[in-house]
Amino acid sequence: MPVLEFAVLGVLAESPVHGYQLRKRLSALRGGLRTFSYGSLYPTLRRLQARGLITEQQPTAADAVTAPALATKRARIVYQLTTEGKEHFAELLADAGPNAWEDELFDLHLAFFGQTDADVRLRILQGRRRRLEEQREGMRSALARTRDRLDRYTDELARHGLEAADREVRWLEELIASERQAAASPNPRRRQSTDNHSANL
Amino acid sequence: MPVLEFAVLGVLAESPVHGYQLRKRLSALRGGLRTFSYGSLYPTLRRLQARGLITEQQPTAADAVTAPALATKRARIVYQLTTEGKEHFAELLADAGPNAWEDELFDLHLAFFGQTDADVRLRILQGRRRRLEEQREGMRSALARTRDRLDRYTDELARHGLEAADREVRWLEELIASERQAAASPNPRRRQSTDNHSANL
DNA sequence: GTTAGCATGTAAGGAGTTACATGATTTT
DNA sequence: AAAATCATGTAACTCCTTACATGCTAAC
Repeated sequence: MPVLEFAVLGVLAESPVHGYQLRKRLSALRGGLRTFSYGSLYPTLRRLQARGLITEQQPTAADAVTAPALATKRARIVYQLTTEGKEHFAELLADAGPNAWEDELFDLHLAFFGQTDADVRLRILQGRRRRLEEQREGMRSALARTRDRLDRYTDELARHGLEAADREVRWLEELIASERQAAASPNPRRRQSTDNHSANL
Repeated sequence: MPVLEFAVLGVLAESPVHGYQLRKRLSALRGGLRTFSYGSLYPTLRRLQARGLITEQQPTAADAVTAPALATKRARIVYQLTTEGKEHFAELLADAGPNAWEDELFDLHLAFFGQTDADVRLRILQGRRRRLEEQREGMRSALARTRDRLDRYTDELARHGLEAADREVRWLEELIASERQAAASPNPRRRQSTDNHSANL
């Protein structure tokens, strides 16, 4: 449920990083503007570690050779997923439940689509579309009710919201179409399970 | 700062309502889908009352005549703004600070534009535009960087986000243009200041 | 007579932010 | 030598949700 945990696991699934670095990756994931604070990031890392989903990467002897200058730097704690962490993340990825198509989480799920099964991808896209369609209908009928439209501004807001929802639905439909096409194509996508983290994008 | 308080005051500024009714109005304000829970609504009403910004409306003798059937109903607590409440809300409306153009609050401010001064309206719209432009630039450069573009999906997300931001900027520009036009037009809008709470909507 | 909607509330908790505190490293 | 950026953390707090609890009224 917590967005941050999911996001952290997702970033670590790509490569091990330390907290400070992690924050930048996270803000990049979320469009570059919205960031998580350290006040939530570091406690989250601790929590994940306590749960055994991530571990601190011990600097190996090889590091001293490849990056000797870094040896003197302040100990940067690089975290990586444990096997359990990978399993847990895979479960989170596979969960195409209703929260997967809520605003915050949908964007994240999409960002991790490269690591997500094709069928799950499709279900999330469809769920999101349905959600948007409902929202769109609500706005449409609100605009249709000539009463209770207070002023120009509320009207404009609804109009713009409606158009934005419309556009997103169309965008989703394109994505869904290309998913279906890919499913029918010769590319035999390997199923991604716990012991198989192929990164052929 | 709390979205809910601002929203409640804004709804009550239009007409007195009771909690249950309030919740519906609030969800209508926010596009019909997102609602506030009673678990936050009722405590907020209590808090506002404790601060002297709202009061419980006592049922008058006139009510018994106009709506006698309601007399037997469970006591619905109708709240209304006090003079202090109106003043406070007017201050909130007049504050065109940075939080006024953050997502959540901007929509609300727009919904209350009918009760907002023309110059404040303009500044909020411009602030929002600037914010959107920054966000847009961030996405644009993220898309331009051929490295660190992980896969098709992150790309698509950024593309769609960029287009949405673009559209919103254009929409804002239309609103700003029509504000400027209205400012130059013959309609002499009355200034709404602290000591002047005209309620002619 | 039982489901659905109206109406009000409380207690506990979740997910994050702000503000603070510290210190190393790099750049100017 | 100062300022910016890197790097890690804690304590207190904010705003809101979930889950629970109660009871009335209308419709089926």
